[in-house]
Amino acid sequence: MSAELKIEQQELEKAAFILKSIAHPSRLAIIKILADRRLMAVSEISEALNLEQSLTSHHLNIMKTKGVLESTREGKSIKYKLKLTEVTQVLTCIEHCDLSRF
Amino acid sequence: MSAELKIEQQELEKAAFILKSIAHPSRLAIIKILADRRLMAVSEISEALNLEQSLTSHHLNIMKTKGVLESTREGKSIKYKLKLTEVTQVLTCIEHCDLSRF
DNA sequence: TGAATATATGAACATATTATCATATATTCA
DNA sequence: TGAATATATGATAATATGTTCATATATTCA
Repeated sequence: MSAELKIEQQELEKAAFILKSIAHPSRLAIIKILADRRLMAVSEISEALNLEQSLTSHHLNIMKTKGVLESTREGKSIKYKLKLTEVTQVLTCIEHCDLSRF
Repeated sequence: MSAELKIEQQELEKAAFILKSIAHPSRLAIIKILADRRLMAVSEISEALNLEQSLTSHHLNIMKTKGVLESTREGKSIKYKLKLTEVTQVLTCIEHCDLSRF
């Protein structure tokens, strides 16, 4: 296998890695709401999406760990925002698909 | 929960469904090669990607079942092509991310 | 300091995904 | 027809993912 192919393989693995990290309804919802509101506390996200606190935290952590989100503490709360903002384009792109066939 | 929110929830589920169906290095590779070559037999894909016959077939079937690919028989072989061509945009989009941070 | 609030963590479980292997099915052509 | 070729399928095992629950940690403020 050529070096070029190996690099391409790596890129595909990275792309799949990112896609996997967002390919969940709740995580897409988080991305969507953060695209709108920019910076939100865990509790705000949790309430807005009607997701349990712990589960919200787990989902946020998955995306933070994978580089999609970042967080900063602000007093008692921890605020999350998009880091890999390009993911919103993925969402837009998918939403433009004709989803009616599914 | 409002009807609007429920529909939104459904859309997110569909989006996640599509993303999950392509979020795998081999499946992204298949999409990429089909975007180039348009129509390929299972054996051609299998050889080009150096993927075992059965595994290739499984991956193709996953994407076919989910509406991403379609297939037609041509003599002894079965040719696959993209059906949900929008997925190539997702790939392009992700490739434009700065993947170096991963 | 300690109670209240906000978030994270870890274990445990259920479920889903991936890969492999053996085998079945469909097609061609001698 | 039957051998060769191409693809699909199903079982299985290994691994990964999603969810829940209980609890830990960090911060504020009275």
